[in-house]
Amino acid sequence: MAKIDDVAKLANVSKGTVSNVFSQKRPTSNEVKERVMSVSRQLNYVPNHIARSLVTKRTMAIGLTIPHGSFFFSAFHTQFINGIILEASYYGYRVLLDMIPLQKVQTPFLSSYPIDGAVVMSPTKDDERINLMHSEQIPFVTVGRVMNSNVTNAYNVDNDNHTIIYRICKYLIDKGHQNLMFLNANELMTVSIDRKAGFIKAMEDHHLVVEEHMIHHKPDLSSSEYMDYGYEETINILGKQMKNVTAIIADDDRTAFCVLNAIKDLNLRVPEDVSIFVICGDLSMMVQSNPSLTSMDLQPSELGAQSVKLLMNQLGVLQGDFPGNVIIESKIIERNSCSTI
Amino acid sequence: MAKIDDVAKLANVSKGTVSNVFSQKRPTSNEVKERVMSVSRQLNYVPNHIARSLVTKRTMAIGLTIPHGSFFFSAFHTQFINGIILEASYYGYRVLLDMIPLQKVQTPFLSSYPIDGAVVMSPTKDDERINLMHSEQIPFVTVGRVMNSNVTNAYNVDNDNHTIIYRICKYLIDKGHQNLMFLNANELMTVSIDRKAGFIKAMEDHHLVVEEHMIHHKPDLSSSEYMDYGYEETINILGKQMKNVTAIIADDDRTAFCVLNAIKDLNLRVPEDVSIFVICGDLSMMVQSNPSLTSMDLQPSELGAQSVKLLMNQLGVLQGDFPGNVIIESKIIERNSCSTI
DNA sequence: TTGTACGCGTTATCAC
DNA sequence: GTGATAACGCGTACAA
Repeated sequence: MAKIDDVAKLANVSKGTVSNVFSQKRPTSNEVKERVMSVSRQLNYVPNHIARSLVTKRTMAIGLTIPHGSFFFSAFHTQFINGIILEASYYGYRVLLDMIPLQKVQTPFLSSYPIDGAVVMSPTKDDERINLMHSEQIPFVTVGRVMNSNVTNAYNVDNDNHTIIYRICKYLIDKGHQNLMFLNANELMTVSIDRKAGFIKAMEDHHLVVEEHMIHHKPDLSSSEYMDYGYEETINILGKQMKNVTAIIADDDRTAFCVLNAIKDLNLRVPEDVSIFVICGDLSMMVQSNPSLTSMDLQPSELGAQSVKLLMNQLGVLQGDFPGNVIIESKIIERNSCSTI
Repeated sequence: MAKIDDVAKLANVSKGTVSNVFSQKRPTSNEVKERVMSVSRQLNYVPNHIARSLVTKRTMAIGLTIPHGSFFFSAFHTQFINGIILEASYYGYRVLLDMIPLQKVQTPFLSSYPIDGAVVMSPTKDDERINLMHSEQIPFVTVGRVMNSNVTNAYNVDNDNHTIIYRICKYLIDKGHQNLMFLNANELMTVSIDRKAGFIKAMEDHHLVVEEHMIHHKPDLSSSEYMDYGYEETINILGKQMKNVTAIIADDDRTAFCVLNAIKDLNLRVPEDVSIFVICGDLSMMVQSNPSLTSMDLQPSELGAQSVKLLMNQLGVLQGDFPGNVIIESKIIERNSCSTI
């Protein structure tokens, strides 16, 4: 591999000049520029990323911290990641997939982290990954609200989860539904905490009693029930005639499909017998479903893009005065899975 | 940030000794080891990853080369990536998401590649990304067959696509279907080339004529029709009564859902009127579908894991004599979407 | 505008 | 088993 010295020698210039030609941090004459580039091509030279990082103290990579374990991306995550990559590459940054255990952080790091910053997905209450980022002084942005006692002023991008679930409930209640079942996200996630609160508030405001069968939480990623979440719950609750649930709010597309399947097995129809509302559904998939599913567009791609913007701002790559908390708009997209009673 | 010199000085040892304690490449006395670790904790020292890379010439990261553009992960990709990450982390490697344009490679790189090797997804015929890897001397493994004239002896992991489609056709033909429609992957992908050949061979062996309406190719990722692939095709072909298609082979789960939707709009039933067979479906999703879909298990997770193993072998991390081409087993999983005529 | 000496933090290679 | 020193390849002051 050709080094900068080789190019400098052959092009009859100094190392510094070659460096300037590539980094473009200082102007160089066109003549010299041409000569250097020509020699570089000839020698197959490209600046060494590692050596450059050593002195610039930038790796030009950000970490995408995803839940550890046999993780599963729903369509929501997919589009979210898409947004991250596109935005990061816009600033010349690469994305490093990073799996830090969610529960207990491993023993001390063997070496420093080769990233300039990180986007932390699905934060939990007292998330140890966030504590880690904090103590390691790694700039980070979370997607979802931070609930770590010792970490304050963390940058984050989020939907307004409290309002989201409130609006969904209102939407259904306005259609005459009084007995809702909410298939919430995993209990540890901060989003699920906010959504639960929003659900309860909506019930109270409409003078409805929150019963035990109304709120469920997605099992742990490692659980065998994870993939089926929504099926058993639907069978159990709707199977018992005394619990007259008429509408189900599903956390994501996978959950929604499981619910659909359970409803079919119970010989019920959507939306005639039961209505379904999906929160984080892949929009195109919702249309292809049968019936098409009414859902809340959370703009996952935008969520990803904005989180990168905030991170770039912290890294000094993107100038400007940015707010610490960005709320991404969401809106209800009506399709054919919710009926009026 | 504490440096190795600081630790060495405070622990009354040399830089080299501190290095040895951390890298464990040479034995050190327990007494010294304790002292060094104690001081390191005190100073909050961790070895600098970049500086280490500069001399070891290893970044401990591999690239995952995914198609560029507004890409979309199907469930297949998701599980594939899962396999990659899990296996890579086993060897202490991280995964860098890498989006190199599929069609035309950008102008010369601004700097060298900060990865030790790469896994290239979805290779196309004369894939420029592969030419790039080849010319840049980056060790790589493709997932799918390589069809680049100048690149020979490339390591790759794959399913036996020719046989896969042959077996699917035979399975359907044995059930009495004579008029199949095959919704193939994108025309550029080498997998689609192999599968097309397998389809034609199966038809010939069973003395069936391959008609134009039988083989379709997924539109480009950038196309607006990408997300709907399967819908229009089904409407068009099954809508015309003269084309008496009785079974459809769908490339992936998304395509299958679009087909299901079209069939519903045509007031036909699965599997009574039309049978559906899915190739790369997320297994758990196939079960939740209605009806559950008969599919081919391609073991995407295993595909990912094996590709990393092959890469690690090239990198010298994993010892042993590995074959250049690994074929991952696949098997038909019967569910309720294919009927006997 | 261009050339030079030095620093970045670590590992490898010798001596001891 | 441990200590000193030379790379590793590039960026950046500072001098010319």
